[in-house]
Amino acid sequence: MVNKKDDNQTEKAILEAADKVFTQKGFAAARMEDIAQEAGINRALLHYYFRSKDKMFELIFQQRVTIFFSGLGQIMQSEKPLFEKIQAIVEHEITVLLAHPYLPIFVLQELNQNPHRMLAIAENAGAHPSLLLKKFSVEMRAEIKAGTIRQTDPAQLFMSIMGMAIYPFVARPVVKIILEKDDAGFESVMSQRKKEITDFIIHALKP
Amino acid sequence: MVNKKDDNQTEKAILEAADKVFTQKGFAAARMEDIAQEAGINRALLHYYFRSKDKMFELIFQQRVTIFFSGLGQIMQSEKPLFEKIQAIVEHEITVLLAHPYLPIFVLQELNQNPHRMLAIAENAGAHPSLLLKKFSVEMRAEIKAGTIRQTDPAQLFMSIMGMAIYPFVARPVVKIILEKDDAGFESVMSQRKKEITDFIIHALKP
DNA sequence: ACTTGATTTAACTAAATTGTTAAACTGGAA
DNA sequence: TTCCAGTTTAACAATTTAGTTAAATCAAGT
Repeated sequence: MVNKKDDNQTEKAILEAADKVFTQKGFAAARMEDIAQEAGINRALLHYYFRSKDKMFELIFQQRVTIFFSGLGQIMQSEKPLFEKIQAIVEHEITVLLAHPYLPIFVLQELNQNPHRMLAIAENAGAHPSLLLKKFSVEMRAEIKAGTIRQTDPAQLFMSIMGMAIYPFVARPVVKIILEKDDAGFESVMSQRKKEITDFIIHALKP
Repeated sequence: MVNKKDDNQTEKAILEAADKVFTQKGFAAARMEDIAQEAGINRALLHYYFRSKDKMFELIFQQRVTIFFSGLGQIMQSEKPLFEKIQAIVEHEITVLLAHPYLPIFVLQELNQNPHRMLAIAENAGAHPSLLLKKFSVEMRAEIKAGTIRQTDPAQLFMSIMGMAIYPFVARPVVKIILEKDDAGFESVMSQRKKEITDFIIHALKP
């Protein structure tokens, strides 16, 4: 019962195409026709595989959110010492976003338009998102008490880490022009940035 | 020749409504009907004042981009000493975004979908965006030579400043859930954040 | 009372878009 | 060869949306 384009090759092609189109244009501006063309098929077959635009979008969005958030939780809950943990977060985020440049603007834009989705995702993830900072906070308090880092609010630090790592991808077109870089140049800058951010944070935390 | 709703009150109401709807939903998802309702009028009157959706959007977008970028350039070119300049940037950005929370996600989303717009804006602004970092870089090199700050790439520092200040607004729904804050709580955290970021950066730059 | 410009109402056109359907085609499997 | 699931084609319905228009209404100024 194998097909001419064997097995689920087509389904995969559709999902990839949907991913690309939704991610680049957002839900509202994405057209089923765009996805069909990108996948090299026609609209009819799109509906043959996935009933509706909404259904497809939910699939893609779930996947994208997972990529965007999944790795982070594990690192946050790991047993690494604080500085290593921070380094791991930064490197993980930038590595992921170098592979998926339009991921954050897409996810964040859709979340801003439908903030309730965040709750659904949170439940799905098992742990409540407010727990994300729990361990991190405890570890920071210990270091502060030990005098190894300055008095710093963990929530504020966390926002700084995320902002430094993720924001340039969100503001990519602006950054490219201000720094006068093409895509390759931008990626190169972001690669260097892994070490840059980590050093920056460690210095900022020093007493 | 005064109208029942005197003078250009209606035009203003429409512009405000358009601003709100476009900013919250983005161009593609925004409906003329939404704008009309928000302005308390009907679609016909919308077209009576502004010919088309595109025309309205261009107006709003230009305004929004100006708010987003205009203040920054002046601060960057000012004669303030480096640390004061950094402080001014941070406070300016957070103050503006507290007044216009959905500004960055809107502008950045639309810029990502139409990066060429950035060039048009750049030309409009008079100075080329690549000049933004020129003076800042010179000042940093001087401080580095004088030994007052660590060796640091100005471009990297600039991205960090912007990221720390702007990103929480872009990721607002995520931040609110992780920090367990409502809108008021979020704003309070962002207010504190002005000082938090400035201190953080100054410590990070110390040799 | 008359005029005038803003505004509403309601209908309409035109286009785009999602989703459906039936019929034909295709290439490998039984 | 026959069968079958995947695929294409082409047409279609239903809905949404932008934009237009003509007539009626309204609120003020003259």
